[in-house]
Amino acid sequence: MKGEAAKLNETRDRFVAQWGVMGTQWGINRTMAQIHALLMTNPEPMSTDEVMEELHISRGNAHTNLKELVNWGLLRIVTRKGERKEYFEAELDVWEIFRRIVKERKRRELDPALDLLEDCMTESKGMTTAGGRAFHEQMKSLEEFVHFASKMSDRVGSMPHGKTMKLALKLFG
Amino acid sequence: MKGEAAKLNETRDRFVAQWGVMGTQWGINRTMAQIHALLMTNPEPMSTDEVMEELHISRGNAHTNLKELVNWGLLRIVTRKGERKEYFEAELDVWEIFRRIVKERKRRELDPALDLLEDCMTESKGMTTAGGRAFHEQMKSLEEFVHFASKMSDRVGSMPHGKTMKLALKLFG
DNA sequence: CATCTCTTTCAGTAATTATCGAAACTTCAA
DNA sequence: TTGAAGTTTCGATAATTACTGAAAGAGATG
Repeated sequence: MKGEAAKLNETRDRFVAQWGVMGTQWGINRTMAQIHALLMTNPEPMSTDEVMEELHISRGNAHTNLKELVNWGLLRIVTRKGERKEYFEAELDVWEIFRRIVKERKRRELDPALDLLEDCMTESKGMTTAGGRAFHEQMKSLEEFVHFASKMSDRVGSMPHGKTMKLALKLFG
Repeated sequence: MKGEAAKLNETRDRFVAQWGVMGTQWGINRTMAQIHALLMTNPEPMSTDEVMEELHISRGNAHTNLKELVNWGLLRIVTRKGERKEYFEAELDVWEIFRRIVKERKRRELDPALDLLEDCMTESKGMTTAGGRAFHEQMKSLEEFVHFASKMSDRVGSMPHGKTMKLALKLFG
């Protein structure tokens, strides 16, 4: 009969491994997703060396991805008194995780698209041929939509948890 | 002085090229995003050969990505009477584009995560150690959130065009 | 049933992205 | 200072993903 501790380890390992696989499908790299999963399910903050050992990865890889997760706001750096080493702990609140991801993705995905669309709209403004006008209209529709999505992201990012959920339910419930 | 047609071509080429670059940042490949941009801004449906020529890509590449876009529901295959060749035309309605993307991403990203989380929840149910309980709670929180997101996606997918957008715009200004 | 037109597949190659491992750098304390 | 402990960088390599080009397949038509 398997002990609870053993079963927990096993389940957790599976979670970490699979979360990594999924990460690759969401466009983030495997290691980053694995580290995130590892830290979300570790009761204590972990050091770079502990992460390296747990996932069997190199120091460079661990370092790069830990720092990237800190940039995303998904991990915090913590220190222990009297120690120089840095430890990392995960944000555990799911709404907060969601907000950080929304914010980062907006910055990376929506903002550049908006710039491009605005530019194409301006360039094609006042065109008189059928093709030119159709192009302008399409750019305008896309711009309006992305602009809308962008605004929504901002709102989500600056809204207290419960409220966001209520609003979402109101819109879609 | 540049003619309107020349300027349109130039702007459109820039749109296609940049949309491609952005595609890579959204986790879809450059060619797929470029083809999508090309067809969204082409007044007529295009054949595989026309796409190949316009983007300077191979037949295999064009074929694969056209079919992938059809799978996503972002392109339709159309035929001309008396011709055997297939032509492709883009869905132009932004709300419809959004719905197709949401639906596809839910299937690829949310559903597998849900399976994993449900499984981890079940496995850790009833654990008694502090670590086991914490793990179970974290899995539960994540599961609840992803489940909620999944439901939201379904709602979006079955909502009439424009209606939600208008309501949301009203609420968000 | 031979051939023409168009579509699909796929093995090989190119391009991109992730990872390693070691060296360089930084900081602190003896 | 010097060295120990820890962090960061980076060139080389591995792994993954995208693309090509050619060949095979699938219908239609005479």
